[in-house]
Amino acid sequence: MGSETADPETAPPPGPRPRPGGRTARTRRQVLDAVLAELGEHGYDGLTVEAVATRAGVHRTTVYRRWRDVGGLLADVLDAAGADDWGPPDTGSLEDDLTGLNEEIHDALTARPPVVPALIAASFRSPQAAEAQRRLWDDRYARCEVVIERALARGDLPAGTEARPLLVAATAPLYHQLLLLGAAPDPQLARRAARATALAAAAGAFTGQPAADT
Amino acid sequence: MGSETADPETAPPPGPRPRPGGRTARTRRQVLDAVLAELGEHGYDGLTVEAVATRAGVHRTTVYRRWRDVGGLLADVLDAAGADDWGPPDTGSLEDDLTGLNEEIHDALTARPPVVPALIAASFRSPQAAEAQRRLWDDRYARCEVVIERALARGDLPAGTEARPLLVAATAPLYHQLLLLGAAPDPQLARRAARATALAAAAGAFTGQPAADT
DNA sequence: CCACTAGTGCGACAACTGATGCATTAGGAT
DNA sequence: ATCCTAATGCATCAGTTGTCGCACTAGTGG
Repeated sequence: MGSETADPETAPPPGPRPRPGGRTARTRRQVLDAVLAELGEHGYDGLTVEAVATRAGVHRTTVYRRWRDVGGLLADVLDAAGADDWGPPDTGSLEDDLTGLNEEIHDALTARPPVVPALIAASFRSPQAAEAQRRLWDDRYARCEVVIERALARGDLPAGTEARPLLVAATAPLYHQLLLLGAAPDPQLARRAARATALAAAAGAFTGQPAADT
Repeated sequence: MGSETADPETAPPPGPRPRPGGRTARTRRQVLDAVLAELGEHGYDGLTVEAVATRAGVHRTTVYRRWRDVGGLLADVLDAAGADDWGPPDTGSLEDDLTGLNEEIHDALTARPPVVPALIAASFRSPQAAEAQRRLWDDRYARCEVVIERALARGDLPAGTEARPLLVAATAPLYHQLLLLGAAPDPQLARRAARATALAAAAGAFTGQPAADT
């Protein structure tokens, strides 16, 4: 895995690459930028290989050969998006950390042009892109686990509280409301979901061993 | 609205229908059944008008004329799916009601063939289908509000608790885990989400006026 | 500077999608 | 029973999508 992630800037994603020349990297950059631009303008439906190639200034054949289809393009974009140094907020309070996290999600899902929703929606069209999307989310949630660890260290959460279910419970309403239910942007949504989850967590809702309710 | 929803059995969905003859209704039934079957077999991608028409035993042109495109087909299927007498469980306990509701969602999202996930995913491809999906969910959540009303009447929830945010918080983790994150079916998921939400609700997390926490 | 070859551009081609005009069938009314 | 017409079947056609063979450009190493 060491030499695999050597340089995120010049590493071509698919297949063997015996020649990481300057042109290859340049072409990739142009194509991936074109994908994001097309996604923002025409949405999930309008993402055609033809338009991407034209905007990128390359030939259709090149795109088909290197990425095979639209799913390959999206998977590459998603993998590139995950290669950053993002980290969750650190405010000293679980509810505030979750609120900040949710506000980022809220902004991403309601930004114009709607690139993120288009990316998520388009991922349904390709198993390959869906896999990449899943990897990205899994990585993001893993980075967020430190938020729960800090809260545990402060004694704000009962011992045995599991990070993943808590994080999913806190963030899921954002995706559900804005992505699936098509609700209008709501500035209070982020805090409400964060507060509800923090309350439930403090009450022991996310401990592996339930507090015996029968 | 009265004559609009006269008979869900023989009512053709799109446009004017000066002749609700037996053949028209029969064709619609065959086509809608074919859509569900194709959706289950080939998923969101494999849903072509060609295959639907062939399976339904009608000509492609007929499908194109009456439903225009795949989005129209899905919208009609979704509208037909909402015309039932479904209601939420009534167990006498908020947590158990929510758990039962979540178990239905869990089963729907993990059933084989995966018709419901395919239907939701495919709705991203068409604004018309997305609108129909949104209507269906809105109707379902409206029917579920009685669960919160009963809990309020029992005194299990603080006054001012809002039904919609509570229901969304309870059900969103199911959709998020099973649909977006692609997690494996988990029998405990339904109850865990229901319990967390019930705990948060009892603590006043879903009242319009927050309980003053600063 | 020169040879080698991965990567790209280019054109043509097959397959598929969706649209249109006309003939035929079948439901509804006199 | 018979006519009227909405709904369907049928053949055809234009536009688009994805593939293939060939020639050329541009990194890479000598």
